[in-house]
Amino acid sequence: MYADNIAAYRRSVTATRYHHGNLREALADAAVDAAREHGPDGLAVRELARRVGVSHNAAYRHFADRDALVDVVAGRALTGLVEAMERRLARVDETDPVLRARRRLIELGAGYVDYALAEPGLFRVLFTAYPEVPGLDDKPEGEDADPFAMLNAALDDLVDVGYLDPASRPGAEIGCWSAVHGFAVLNIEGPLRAMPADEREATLQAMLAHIDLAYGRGQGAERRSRAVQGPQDAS
Amino acid sequence: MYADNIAAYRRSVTATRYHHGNLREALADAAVDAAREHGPDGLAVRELARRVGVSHNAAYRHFADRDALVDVVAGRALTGLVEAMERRLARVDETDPVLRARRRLIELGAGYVDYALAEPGLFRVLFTAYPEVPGLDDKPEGEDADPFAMLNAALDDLVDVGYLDPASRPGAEIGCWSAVHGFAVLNIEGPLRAMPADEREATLQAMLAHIDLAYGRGQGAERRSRAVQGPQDAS
DNA sequence: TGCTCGATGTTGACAGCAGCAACATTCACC
DNA sequence: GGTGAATGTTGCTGCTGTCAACATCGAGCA
Repeated sequence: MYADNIAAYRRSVTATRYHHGNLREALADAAVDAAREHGPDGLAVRELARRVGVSHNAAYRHFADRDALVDVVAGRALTGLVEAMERRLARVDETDPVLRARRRLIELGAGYVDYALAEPGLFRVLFTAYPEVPGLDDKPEGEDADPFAMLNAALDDLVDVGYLDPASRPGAEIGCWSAVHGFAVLNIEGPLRAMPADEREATLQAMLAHIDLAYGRGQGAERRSRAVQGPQDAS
Repeated sequence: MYADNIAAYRRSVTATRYHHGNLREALADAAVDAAREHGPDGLAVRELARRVGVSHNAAYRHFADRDALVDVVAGRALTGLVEAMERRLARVDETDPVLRARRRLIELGAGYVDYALAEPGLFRVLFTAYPEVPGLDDKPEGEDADPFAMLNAALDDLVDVGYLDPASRPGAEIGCWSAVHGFAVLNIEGPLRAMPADEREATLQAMLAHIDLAYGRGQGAERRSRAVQGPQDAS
């Protein structure tokens, strides 16, 4: 009938079918773009629908709510973070096992910060939706690569090659993670956001070198036994 | 006239004067309460006005916009953070200058984390509105106590008493800040939010001990000269 | 004493957001 | 070829921040 012809004509002209065909992917892509530009605040369902050229509620056919969309972006950010860390790892060509393990820990941290500085928006989204790290005690992760597992593996290597005192191993992953994460957060959205790039890089390298040395065996071990002890209860 | 009488009656009954009398303070207090409970997201101008019993726009007579209100809360949070750090500092009763300076650095970090864990909502608000740290080069702060200045003072003390190698001093403040800030962030809103309190405390103390040792002089100095070096450019 | 003006508070509007419900279109399969 | 499920749209509610116009009040001046 006539109305159908009009509809068909409009379709042929605008190339806009009623069914988008790939809306879920298109929304996810748009969400990643928005998050890169504006961080978590850029993830507005209606705005994304507008960008993709679809009505404001269509997204809810593919995502339960806004959080589900954020989770998808966080997943992509996680992948990017892992890739950045792996890129750095791959550059380590030391042959000496000890030097190699030490270098790998440093590069892991550098890769983490690399990603945070290169993709601050995605990095921020990632940490609004980061899953709880499981037990810290029960090792069996099984999952595919995640940054925390990579860090643990690097630290275990340091123990295996005899550089890291096994007694210092517990909690080391949290110490390392805290340092690089804090550095990243302070630099991308925090009080250090205006630090010049070269100064930032030098400071990061100094910090990573201190981490390397802090967990070094040898003279450190006996010094560690003389660590200052004092009242340690919380106030 | 009649209307006046009605108004007067309502006033006497509800004890609600047209002019609140202390709206700015009342709003700020309500904002702090809301931030304590729900973090930055709890700071909704309309909701606060509702709580204080005033119309939704009255707040704009006292705060230019929502950000101005957030700044006030951040200011109070900053005060709380400084107090928590000072409380911890005050507990150090070592007499030996070196041990005293080392202990003070550790307590500073512990106080920082204390506050973040005790007031996660306020801590988060603080870091959505934290001012840029000035130059990092030009010392003359002049301002009243702020956490970064306290940290710098503690590190300078460590140099003065001969524990911290002056060559290691530059950037040390960022390394220390990053570690405790990262620890705080990961633990209050991040992947470590479910860690048991006792384990958390032990891990923190281990990290602080490593910071203490990482910046120790002596054997560390020569080891530092042998630090692993490698390509350090960002990808 | 009474008036006036600035400070303070209110009402009403607009726009953007998340999300629910009812309706429309299309596709895939029987 | 028809029918039901999947997908997309329209319209609504209620929340938010913010602007503009109006109302009320208190302090200071005539």
